[in-house]
Amino acid sequence: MKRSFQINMPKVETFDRDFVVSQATEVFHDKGYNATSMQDLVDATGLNRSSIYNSFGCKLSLFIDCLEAYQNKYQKKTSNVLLDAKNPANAIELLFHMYKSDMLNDKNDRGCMITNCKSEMANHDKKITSFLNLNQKNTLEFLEDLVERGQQEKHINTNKSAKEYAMYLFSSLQGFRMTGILVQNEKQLDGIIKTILQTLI
Amino acid sequence: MKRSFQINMPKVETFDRDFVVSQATEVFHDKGYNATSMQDLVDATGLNRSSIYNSFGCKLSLFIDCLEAYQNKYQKKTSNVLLDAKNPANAIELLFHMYKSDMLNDKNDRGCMITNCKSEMANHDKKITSFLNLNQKNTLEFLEDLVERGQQEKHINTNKSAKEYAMYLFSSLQGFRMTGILVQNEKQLDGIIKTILQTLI
DNA sequence: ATTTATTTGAAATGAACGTTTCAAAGATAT
DNA sequence: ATATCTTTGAAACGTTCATTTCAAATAAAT
Repeated sequence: MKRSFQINMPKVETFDRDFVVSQATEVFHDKGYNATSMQDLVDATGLNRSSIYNSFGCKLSLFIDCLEAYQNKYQKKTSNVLLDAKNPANAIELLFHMYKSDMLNDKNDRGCMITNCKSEMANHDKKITSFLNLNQKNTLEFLEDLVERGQQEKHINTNKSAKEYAMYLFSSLQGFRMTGILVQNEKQLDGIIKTILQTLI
Repeated sequence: MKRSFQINMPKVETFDRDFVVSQATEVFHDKGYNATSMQDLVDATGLNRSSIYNSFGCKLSLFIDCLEAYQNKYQKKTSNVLLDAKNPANAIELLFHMYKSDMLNDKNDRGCMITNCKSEMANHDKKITSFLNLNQKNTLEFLEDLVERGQQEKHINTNKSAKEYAMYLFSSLQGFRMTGILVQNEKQLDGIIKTILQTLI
């Protein structure tokens, strides 16, 4: 179906957009937003400066693309983890252990990219703050749903509401990810997870 | 008592060093290390560029001075809180509420400066990483001592060792401070604190 | 008052920053 | 092959960066 006012097709993007974003994400995750220079991104992606600006706008909008890619990556990882879970309570446990694995696999863990972004940029940039608020809202809803189903199945107690437990887990998850930056001892991390979860049982 | 080889005394620093550091700390806490420029520090302290370099070395060493000042400030705050505590378990609770107050008093909370520094710089700069490791060690020892005394007084259960609970509280504290950046609802924050602590009782 | 040693202010340093420019290269449809 | 429109590469843009320089101001001891 050709449109009459569209005469010719231009040269098309030759690079793999998702791959470029994933390369940029590595740098941003490792160094943070402000410590990452445009030169770092040129080096990491192999793209030319002008191609980056052409395809991604400015440094900040590329960063937001990377945040979204990082978010999606962990949403997929999470989905896969949920498939292996015996029940919602077990799903929450597996979730913590998934993060633990990532922490231990990176020799120099840099924590959660989204948590780092919150620490670095929340309440400073409007778009970033919106992203973070939406991410928080979605995470809380996801956890609340999980807790609620766990309570229905009697694997999680009803001492507190699903909403309250979701907020507690959200906070605990951030603390766990922060702690993992300097604590690389698996037994200690396991201990934290167990203690976090024992209040739900 | 004059020393024979010390002939004359030089002009002395005219500014209040602690005040300058506290002004610089405000900026570093608000913007983070990388987003803070030397010009920001000149503006905030009222000192001349060369005076800053003369008295504090480079940007990084001034930052470390600020981290230490921030640490000391909270150590003093903590000591005062401990005086009001009925028992060690209550002391831990008051500690969380102290952080909650700080979070709610800052309209745009920027979290814990030390946690932010970990997020931004851990495993990148050697001196910073040393500072963070020492801060972690001291915090863990402090919490462990508190938990141990709470257990002796039967206000905290002995399901887990004081060391394990200390690590759990350390992790929870960081998560709580991160959460407070975007959650400014006091009831929700109170809920998190209660849930964190109920596992110890 | 003079000497001594330091702080101070203003300007300058060179490097790095994010972003723009623009001619050349290239891919598609005619 | 030609026309069309985008991507690409290299260079340059003006700004801002952390840091240095150095003469002038200053305070204490002689």
